[in-house]
Formats: sequence, C-alpha cells, structure tokens
Amino acid sequence: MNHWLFKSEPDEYSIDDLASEPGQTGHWDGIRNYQARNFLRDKVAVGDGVLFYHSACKVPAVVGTAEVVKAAYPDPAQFDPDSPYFDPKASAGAPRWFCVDLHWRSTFAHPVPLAQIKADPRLQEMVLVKQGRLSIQPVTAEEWQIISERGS
DNA sequence: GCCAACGTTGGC
DNA sequence: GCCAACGTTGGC
Repeated sequence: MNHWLFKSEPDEYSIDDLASEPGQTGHWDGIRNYQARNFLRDKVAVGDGVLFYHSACKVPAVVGTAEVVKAAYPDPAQFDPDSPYFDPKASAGAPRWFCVDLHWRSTFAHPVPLAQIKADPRLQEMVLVKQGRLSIQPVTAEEWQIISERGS
C-alpha cells in the first residue's frame, strides 16, 4: 500500500465536504497538472492512504486522512464545455485528465500545520517541503506515521 | 527545441 | 495582496 498527500483548497473542497458526501465517498477531480496526473493515473491504487491537506487558506495543514476506493478513470469534466475544467483537446478515445474516488477515513483532532512539518527534521524530505506546488505527491510510510500520530 | 512571456499555485 | 517558484504556451 502506498501513501499520498492530496491538496485541496478548503473553500473549494474541504475534508468536511468529503465527510458529508453520501457514503462519505467523493470524486477527486479537476486535476490539471501533468505531474499530478501521472501519479494519479499510474500509481494511485485502491487501498492507498491519503493525507488530506488544506492549501491556500489561513493555516495550511494536514487535516485528516482518506482512502482510495476507486482507481483512475477519465475525469468527466474535461468533456463538458460548460465546465471550468473543460479541455478541448481531450476526447473520449484519448482522455487527458483523470480522477479517483476517495473515502473519508478520519478528521484530525489536531490538524498538523505546514509550519510544524517544516520544523520537524524528520519531515524535511517531504515533497510538500521541497517543492511547493504539487497537488498530488507521494508520502513515505514513516512520514505518514509521524503526521497521523501527531494529528490524532 | 529554445526561450520569453504569461499564467497559476500557494505561502506569507 | 504580494511575490517566488514553478508550469505552460507559442513564436521562431
């Protein structure tokens, strides 16, 4: 089983939104970055654990966990001309963008802020610390352990 | 294929 | 709201 960190702006889609979905299961869509897309399409698998991260907000932080319950399939929004995620270069035969389904697993009692992560010598190798802008990124088992212990 | 211009992410 | 760090686009 692999571990991941998924970023979302809470104004757009927060962990509470995921927890409120029917069956507490939602679509992770709207990814329009190739590096993130490649992880999503090629590596993210059913059963993988996801750290849910709130970005572009007052206190950027890991706020909970989720589990992948459906592997990559074409993101329907790319085919919808009325969607902000419409991509005229995508076709049903050659989809460009993918999404997965996530099931809510936990909301942290104590969200783990980015500042705390940056201050922990054991977490310096996280993509989150080294490369600011990737919305889907791998996390090691050790990093997962440290953060989920701190959050719960 | 290079690279300048432009757009986006996301912390602060 | 600012701006650094990227990513993308498109002319040549």
